[in-house]
Amino acid sequence: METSTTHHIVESLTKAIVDHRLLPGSKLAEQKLADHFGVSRTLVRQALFQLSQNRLIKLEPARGAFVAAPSVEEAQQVFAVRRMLEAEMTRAFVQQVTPEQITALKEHIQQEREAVTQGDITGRTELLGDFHVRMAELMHNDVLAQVLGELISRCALITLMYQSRNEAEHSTDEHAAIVAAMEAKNSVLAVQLMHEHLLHVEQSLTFDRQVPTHDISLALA
Amino acid sequence: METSTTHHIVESLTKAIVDHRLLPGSKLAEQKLADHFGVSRTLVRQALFQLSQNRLIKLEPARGAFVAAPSVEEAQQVFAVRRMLEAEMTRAFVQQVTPEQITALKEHIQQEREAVTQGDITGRTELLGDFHVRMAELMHNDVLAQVLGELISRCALITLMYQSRNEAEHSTDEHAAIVAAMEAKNSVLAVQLMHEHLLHVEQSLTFDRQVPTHDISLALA
DNA sequence: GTCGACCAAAGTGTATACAATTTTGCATCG
DNA sequence: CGATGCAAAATTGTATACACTTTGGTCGAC
Repeated sequence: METSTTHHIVESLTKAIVDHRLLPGSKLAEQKLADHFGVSRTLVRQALFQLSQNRLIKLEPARGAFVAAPSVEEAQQVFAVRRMLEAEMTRAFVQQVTPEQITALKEHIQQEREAVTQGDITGRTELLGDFHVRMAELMHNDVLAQVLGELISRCALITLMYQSRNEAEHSTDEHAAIVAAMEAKNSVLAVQLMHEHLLHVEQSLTFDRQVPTHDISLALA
Repeated sequence: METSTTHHIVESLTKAIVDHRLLPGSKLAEQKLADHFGVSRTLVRQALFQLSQNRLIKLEPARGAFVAAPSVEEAQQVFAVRRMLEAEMTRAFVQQVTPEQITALKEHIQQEREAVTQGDITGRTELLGDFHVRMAELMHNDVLAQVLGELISRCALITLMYQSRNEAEHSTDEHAAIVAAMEAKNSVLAVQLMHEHLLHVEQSLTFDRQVPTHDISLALA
């Protein structure tokens, strides 16, 4: 089971949604997607189901698939969870930190800077999120990495929608500060910086820019 | 999309796996399941895919679906994540605790005790896990509740495999102690108790009883 | 007697056909 | 003119058919 064709469809749709080529609320008709990818509806349905598990789309019984529009409340809940989880992750990280791990994180931050300066919006968003996942991986806790990855991708939509270049640069600087604190084995400071960092990212989201929606009841409220 | 028939199949298989009527490594052939449930392979495949996302089964390309055998390492990683997450959750809980929440948790613990005394093994395992999810729900953080639920169900297999009645009673007592500390708004104590509680549960798992496996490479290691 | 190639059986992967439901357009009625 | 009901079109839900891969075994060569 589990082929690479469906995976390709998932990747393709994910990118389209995250790049805002597909707006929240848009309908994803099975036959149209099947025609586009040159496959049968069977594989499209598998892909849609997978995307629904990732919360990128919403499946309504007998009505079809629609690009998800995560609410601000949901994003706030996700960030509350991330603060809980990552504060403790940072603490645990310092306890077992090695020079190699610090080097790896510094290299990652360098990549972030490049993406920011080059104006690569989707790239930078991905990298900014991956920094946190990278920490989990360096701790050799795959489960943690996966849970974090899901949390982050879960609001990729909102993050992308709201994050400006300034905020991106700010995030990178904060990442660097966290790594510096961890390198100095100052776990209290590192935890505090991580906590504040996540608060800042959330803050930047709740400055409500208008989000285009196809949800009628929401649009007229 | 998303029917209730597949949901029924998922529930049925989940129960069978969790009740150990299906042992880890067992093959789940699509046609046999289809015949048993009186549906086509289409619905069975949907259900199997969903179960694979829940980590209850493992899908091997072109080979089929097999009941998962989560490794002890994976269980340990899950518990490491839970300790991180739930320590902070407990702290946050105390900060906004209400009498109603305490009452709700106490009622839940009462249910746990009943299941334990009645020897309802699957029921008690479910309730012991739900205690933690209930806390998240009472905080009105659905995302947290869901993430926790996934973490807990992820190792439902192992937990069930290893948890004895004594350990179950112990868990219930610890739940009660945690609630008492939270009721007293002693967040430091509550966090500490929660942390130790999760360590105890993990400890009880790593006292390796022999787990029957169909995985050859593991069996011969 | 053992190893390897080949064939048959079984099972998964994908496509297509059919059934059920929802949506849409139109006609009819108030 | 707007509301209601009905029927056709479109779309999703389920079953079946067919292709491809894996598996297990037999036969023959060495």
